Amino acid sequence: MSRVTIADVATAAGVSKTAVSFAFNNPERLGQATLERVLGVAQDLGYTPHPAARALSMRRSGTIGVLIPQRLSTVFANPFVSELIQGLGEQCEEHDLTLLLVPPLDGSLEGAIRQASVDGFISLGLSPDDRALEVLDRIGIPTVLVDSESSPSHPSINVDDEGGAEAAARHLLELGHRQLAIIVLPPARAQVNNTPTAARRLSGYQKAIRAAGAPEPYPVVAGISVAAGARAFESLPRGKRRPTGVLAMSDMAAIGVMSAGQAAGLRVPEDLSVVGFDDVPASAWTNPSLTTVRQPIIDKGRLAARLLIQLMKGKTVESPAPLHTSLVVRNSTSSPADSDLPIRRR
Amino acid sequence: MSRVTIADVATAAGVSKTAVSFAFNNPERLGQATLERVLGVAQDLGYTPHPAARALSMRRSGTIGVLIPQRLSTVFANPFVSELIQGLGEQCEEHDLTLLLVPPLDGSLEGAIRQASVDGFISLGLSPDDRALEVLDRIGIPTVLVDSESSPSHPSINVDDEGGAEAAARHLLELGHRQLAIIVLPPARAQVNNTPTAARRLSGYQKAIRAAGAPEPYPVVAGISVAAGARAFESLPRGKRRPTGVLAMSDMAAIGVMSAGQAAGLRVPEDLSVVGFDDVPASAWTNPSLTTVRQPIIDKGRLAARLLIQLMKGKTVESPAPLHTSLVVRNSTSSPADSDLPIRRR
DNA sequence: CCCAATCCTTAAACCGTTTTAGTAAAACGG
DNA sequence: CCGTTTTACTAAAACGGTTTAAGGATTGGG
Repeated sequence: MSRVTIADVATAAGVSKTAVSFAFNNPERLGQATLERVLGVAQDLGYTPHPAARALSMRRSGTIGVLIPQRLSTVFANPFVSELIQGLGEQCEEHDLTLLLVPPLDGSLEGAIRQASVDGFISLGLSPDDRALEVLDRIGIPTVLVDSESSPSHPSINVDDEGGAEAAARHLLELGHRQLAIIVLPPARAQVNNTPTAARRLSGYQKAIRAAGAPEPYPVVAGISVAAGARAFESLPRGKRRPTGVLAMSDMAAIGVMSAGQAAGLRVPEDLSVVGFDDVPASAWTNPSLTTVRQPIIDKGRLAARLLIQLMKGKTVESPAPLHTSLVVRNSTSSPADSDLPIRRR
Repeated sequence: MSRVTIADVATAAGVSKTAVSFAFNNPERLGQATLERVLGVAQDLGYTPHPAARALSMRRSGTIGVLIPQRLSTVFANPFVSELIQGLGEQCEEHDLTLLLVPPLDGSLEGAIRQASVDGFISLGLSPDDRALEVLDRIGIPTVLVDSESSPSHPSINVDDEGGAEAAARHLLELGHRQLAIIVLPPARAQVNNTPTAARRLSGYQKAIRAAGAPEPYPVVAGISVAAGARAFESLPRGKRRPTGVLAMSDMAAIGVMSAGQAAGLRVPEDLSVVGFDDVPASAWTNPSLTTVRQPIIDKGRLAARLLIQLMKGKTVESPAPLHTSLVVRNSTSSPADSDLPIRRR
């Protein structure tokens, strides 16, 4: 009743286990006749090599792990991950690899890492002092960092967050906005400090705002979801200090702000301009369509996988230069209605 | 330089391998003093059990596989999967399981199945005669079918596709539409026949259309992506036989039809009404927002994982009744402009 | 002082593969 | 006819853990 093993096949075919193994992995080392017999018997018995046994023996599992810093249910609510997986997946399929999603188990990412039988890891948004990275180092498993900080020990892949954010802020300022709010990404794991990504975007926003001599922006922390964005809108200042423009660090939050704003009777963009970040596909279909900072998410995934695969082959790889970001101007931004600048509605 | 094994720890701590194993898995079987010493040494050496070895020995890997019938890059372009994973993930995290994505490798899902070291599988949208299912049976691994057909050998989870589709079609017909087009889902794998899901939805549409005595609808096959939906719009009949309403089997395709239609100068819904299927979150934000058939995707994932976990515990489980679907009426549907019914724009 | 019970600890078997280091027989060259 | 290759196959040793069955102290009771 239990699983058919290589020994069963060997006995049935009247050969050694080695021969059976060769039949599958080294067919040229067997005689024509035996090869066919063994394969035939294996087929009849429905033999399938035990993956774990194979992984143990070959020291490779054919799987790469994606280290996810938060719960799957929150992370996969953001299309960002879907897109990243599209990029990763393309490379995986090309190299016969499968993809293991590794979220924190029991709150512990470290524990999850240990449990995972993978040949390499892609980590998402870990800050460089995260204890999970120590574990990875200790195990000595190839790792590529995505949306982290460049690290001496692992190649890391980033986009020009600061430049993109700066362009976004400058866009609003040039439209005549002065009073801005910033929707800040929450820390990736229950830690005090921001993710490196959030820090870089924040710095880009601030750089542009200072250069323009505009007042300090109002910061709100909000999760990467439409609902969180909507809540963020509620906590924006009212009255005189009401921001006319919102810089969101994610498209999902931006969409939340837009719809909450519209539900509260504001016109977007006339009364409230909103800029997102990421340019997930959905931002092109929203009402109004979302002005946002585009980052090449699929490319990012593809590149990350490609580097990891190099690493797994034993090659050494350098961190590539940050990928390019660009502002995509759509219909969620315009000059503020009360601005003295001409209203340039697109 | 190589990995720290249990034997290294044992030697360093002056105990047997067994003692080290007990220290982690059966601490109560060790004396206070040795326990602490062993754990200390393990910590210092940075010992981490080899997952594959563990999996081989314990006959469980702590992973469940998601069988994906198509390339990751196409499947993850559809938010449907993201949502399903949110449901699956919730249960996985609760039971300390990780999630392995298993797409076809080298075009072969069967091969990928063999390679995957998992304790159970969740299969998506396989038709019941798919050869992959044979492999699963042969290996004798617990399996739950999602969006398939109910099978004697595996529990399967479905929603009331037919009822939902019927409601969608009836909605358009009641608004006064006569000439309808149907965007049919493509077959999941390179096979001739439709997926069971597509078949059930089609049957629902047709049932309503026949009941209303409307003319045969015009069918177009299109992939589950916005681009595919847009292409589908292009291939719709023009002139007299132009459909005034489109029934799409996925929200993504529906969104594609809408935007292609708008780009071609049609007003949605006045000139063209569109109904989607799934009710992915994005369909609430589109312009206009999308009327669609809601299915509880997250619940579906949660339920599938729950059943699989039962199955893995050795319990026997029955296929639950199809989950409920309901029509969500938003702004992409109205009476056709040239209808003799009053235009009831919502 | 002996026997049994209790507590720790361990040697050895096992999980199911791959791989190394052969061996026996056949083929070959001179 | 005799080494030397080549061919076809195999026994045994990894791989790195867990688990079973048993062994050796230590303790307590009689």
